[in-house]
Amino acid sequence: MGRTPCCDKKDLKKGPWTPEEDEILVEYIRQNGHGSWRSLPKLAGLLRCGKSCRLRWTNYLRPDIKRGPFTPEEEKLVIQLHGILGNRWAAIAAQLPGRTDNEIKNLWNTHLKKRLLCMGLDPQTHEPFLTRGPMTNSPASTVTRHMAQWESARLEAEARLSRESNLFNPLPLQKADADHFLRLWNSEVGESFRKINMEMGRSPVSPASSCAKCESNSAISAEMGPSLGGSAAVTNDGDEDKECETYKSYFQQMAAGTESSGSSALEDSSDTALQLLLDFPINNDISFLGGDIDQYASSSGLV
DNA sequence: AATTCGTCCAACCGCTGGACT
DNA sequence: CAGTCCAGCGGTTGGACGAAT
Repeated sequence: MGRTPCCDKKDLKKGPWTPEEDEILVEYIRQNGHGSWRSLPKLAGLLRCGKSCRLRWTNYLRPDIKRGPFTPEEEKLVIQLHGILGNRWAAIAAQLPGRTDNEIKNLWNTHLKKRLLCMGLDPQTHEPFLTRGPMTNSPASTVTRHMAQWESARLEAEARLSRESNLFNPLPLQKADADHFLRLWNSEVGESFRKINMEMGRSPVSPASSCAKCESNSAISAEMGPSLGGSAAVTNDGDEDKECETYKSYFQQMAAGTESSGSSALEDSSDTALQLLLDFPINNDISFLGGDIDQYASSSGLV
């Protein structure tokens, strides 16, 4: 398209920001707001491009930024949201007040991705490597995954609309465990999961029942919640290898323990992906459905 | 003590899509 | 409608730092 560069790169400073530059930027925005990022550096007297200023502000200087390590709850939420939204860091960050997309992206790339790998889960699809069967990468599972993405987007929009119109009546708080994903399961996409299973000659799976392998994985994912929740070995600065070993051994235990459950071997990884999400203890973490969680939660009866 | 290696994270780069002309 | 501008986004990089050798 032949665009001009965002700024004249000559004579512009790059690299780490100095405290003086930070101060100038903060002071300028405090007094004038950021206005046009493109013109800001000139107006503020900074030898930076507007993009650099914006990034510095949004990722570091903004007063509402939450500093410090991620809490286990935040990590858990990031994993859950990533399972639904994929690498849409900004969308994920929108659900974690005070956290930036950059921060979450870094957290994912340095900790959480590794954690899923250790558990035998593909960090991109959240599907287990270990249950790879004939369905893996099949058009059916790809289509289903895309459908799930579409469906989650649709639900998101639906939730937002319902919030705005406030049409629903609040439901009792006891429905806290009424997992949001059950709605997904009960919608067209859940239907497609079941249909595909039937077409593949497998017995249909329900959120509450699955094969030995799926059970082991879902048990892990279910356990992962509490583990991430601060017990045992999982800490932000903990030994990653130890962490990895913990998951591995847990996985082995669970795999051994569920062998006797004896249900037919179902090797559909797409079901397992859903299972992972279904089994994940969500608690009140449905905030990804929009900004005002309380309103949505009460209106949809999820809290 | 010096060097190497791995991890973390701030910052940059390039692309995309909406707004504007 | 096409061209341009701009903010925002996700991927990637590179320097700082600590641990291991």
